Amino acid sequence: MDVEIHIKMNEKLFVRNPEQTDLGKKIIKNSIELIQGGGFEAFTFKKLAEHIGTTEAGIYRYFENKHRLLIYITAWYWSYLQYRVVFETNNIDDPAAKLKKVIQLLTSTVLEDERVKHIDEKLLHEIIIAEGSKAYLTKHISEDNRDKLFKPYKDLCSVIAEFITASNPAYKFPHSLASTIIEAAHNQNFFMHHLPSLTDFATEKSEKNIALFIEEMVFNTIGSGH
Amino acid sequence: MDVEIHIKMNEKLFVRNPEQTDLGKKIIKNSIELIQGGGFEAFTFKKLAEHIGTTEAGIYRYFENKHRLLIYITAWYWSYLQYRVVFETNNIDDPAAKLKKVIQLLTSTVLEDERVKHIDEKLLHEIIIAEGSKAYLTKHISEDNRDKLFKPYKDLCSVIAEFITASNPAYKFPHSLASTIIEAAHNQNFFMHHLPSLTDFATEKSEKNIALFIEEMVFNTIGSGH
DNA sequence: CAAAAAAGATAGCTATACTATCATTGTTCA
DNA sequence: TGAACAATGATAGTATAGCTATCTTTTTTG
Repeated sequence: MDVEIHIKMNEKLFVRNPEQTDLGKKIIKNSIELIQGGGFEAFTFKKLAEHIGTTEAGIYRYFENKHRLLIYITAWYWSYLQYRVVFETNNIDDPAAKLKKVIQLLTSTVLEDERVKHIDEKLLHEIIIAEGSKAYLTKHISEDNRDKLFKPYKDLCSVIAEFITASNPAYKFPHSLASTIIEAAHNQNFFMHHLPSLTDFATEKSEKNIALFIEEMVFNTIGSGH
Repeated sequence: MDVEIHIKMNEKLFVRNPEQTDLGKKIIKNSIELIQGGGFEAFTFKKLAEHIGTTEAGIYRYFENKHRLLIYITAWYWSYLQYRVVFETNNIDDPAAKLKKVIQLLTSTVLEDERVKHIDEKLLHEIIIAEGSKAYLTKHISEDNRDKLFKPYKDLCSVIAEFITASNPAYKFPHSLASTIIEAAHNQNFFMHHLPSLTDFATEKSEKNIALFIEEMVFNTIGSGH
């Protein structure tokens, strides 16, 4: 099977659609590498342009500024993850099993996906962990939210909240629990590697332990066997 | 009673101790106001200097750069919160009651504390919610951590983890649960105000609901009655 | 009151975050 | 095939951010 998966992105995220040209795809690919490698603060359009072999002005034709680019790649990640969640939980009936699957997807490093050639999912996952919250922690969040830039995150949260409700219709905080486990999956990963005393995973730095911790928390919280 | 509480800060956090001079205290006070008002990205030493009526060079005599200043004020906040936690849980024997107290302190807006005149705790709390994680989400976290800049956060986490262990000595992830509830307290507050569909508090935007959500999560997770 | 510490005043330098303009190359479709 | 247009390249320029240096004036203190 030779499928290419393509995620349609909100038009407000870019000036010119990067998926439609060669340069555009290079911008995405290389910005992921540079942001992961040097951090978002040190990342500039000038460095990106030099790295690609184009000019600063060339990048600005695709993205208004580097923050929009960050929102773009995070939005892409959330859309992609939602796709994987829907795909992988399809045909599973037991809501608890669906939730387990979700937690596994949230906590585990993404494998290289052959279906998207210009995006390195592993690096992107690391960006989400270390820089993801910077996409929304700004003073212009209201405008960005009005433009629906965070819709993919919200949609993923909704899907997870539905699984929670399916597991226990009486549970009162499905959305808060969903957003909490999404954030915890990334926080605990970051802490495990950089501030290990904030976790219980210092000795065995494994993503499996994070999944175990979150699973136990979720199933005890909603009061469903696991 | 006329006590002044004074928190001794890690010397690596500053060039010259801001607590010891008038200008230093003005820098703290006004940077809290400016960061809260305009966000950390838009905050500059030049604006701060003009706001205070001093010069940019004057600020650099106290702080190496604006990021160190952010770490300073977040570290102060965590130390202050730990002080309050220790104070308010003193003489409580029931570990579950201690945990409830902690959750209340983590989720509620800080009251104006007369004992610290140059710090507006309410504004500081808002900074922690909106900018706090930017203090550690950097590429130089290892060096900063080696300099013990995040010790106050870790200490608070330890204290909470101890309450969790006291509640249920068999629970395996006290530190992870502690850091998760600290982060959740702030995330849920931020989401409630700015991305309400990520929470279940859209109709009644009250901090009490966040506390309720976290309490239920914690006590079900560690399996102790509440 | 002399010495030292702190603050003020000013200058300057490099990098970042953009915007503008014009030339070149590649594509398409009448 | 060639005119029109889209995409890219090349270059320049502006404002602000981030930081360092130096010298003078004021304030503190032993």
